[in-house]
Amino acid sequence: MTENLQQTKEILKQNFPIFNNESLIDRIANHARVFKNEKEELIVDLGDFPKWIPLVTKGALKISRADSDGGEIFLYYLYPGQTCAMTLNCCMIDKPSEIRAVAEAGTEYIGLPRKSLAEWMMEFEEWRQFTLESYNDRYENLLATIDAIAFHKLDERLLGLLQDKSIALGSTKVEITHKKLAEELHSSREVVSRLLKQLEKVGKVSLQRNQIELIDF
DNA sequence: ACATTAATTGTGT
DNA sequence: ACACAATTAATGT
Repeated sequence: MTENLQQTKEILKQNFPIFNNESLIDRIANHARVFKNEKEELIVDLGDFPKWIPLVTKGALKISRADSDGGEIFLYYLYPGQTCAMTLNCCMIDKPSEIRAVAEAGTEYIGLPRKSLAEWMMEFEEWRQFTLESYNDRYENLLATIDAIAFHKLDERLLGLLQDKSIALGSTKVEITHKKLAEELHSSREVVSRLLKQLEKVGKVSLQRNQIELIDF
């Protein structure tokens, strides 16, 4: 048990250097629960009241949202050292989740109990800083997305999405169809196929059936 | 091994 | 966006 606790602290220090405060790390480690996901797993669904705030330590969480026609729209990935701003928000003001979080295979995260957050917020400058930075990251990301949509930079969005997926899967080879990519970007399959062709021409990707390989990035 | 079908990708309009 | 062709994978016989 004690060695588990030590281990948790080590993982925390490695992935969240911002928590540079022994008593905060102690408190987190003492209340945390470590989650490991062997395969793809649903962590939070729409409408859930999340009990745990995830601090990602390995792999990636895929955050998405339902759109008006029941489709699913990808929002962003969370990588080690990050947490879910949306879930934080839900927990603070006690409302159901508007997003869905799915863990990629092999993802690990430390779950923090919902009720501790308000306390820590008051008590630890480091924690306050961390949550505010999380919100800020998301906000910047949102602005960048709006920019890309407003200026019709679909090619950039496509490449960005592929790079995201590549990082999340820890491989330069992404197994996905053009159709699925088009759905995530809310575009049509033909447009995505043609853009991919262009990206292949300029040597950014290599195309196989059901698989896209990212080159030199 | 071969034929049949289904799914994915490519192209022209 | 739509229609259709071409290619490749999956399945049955």
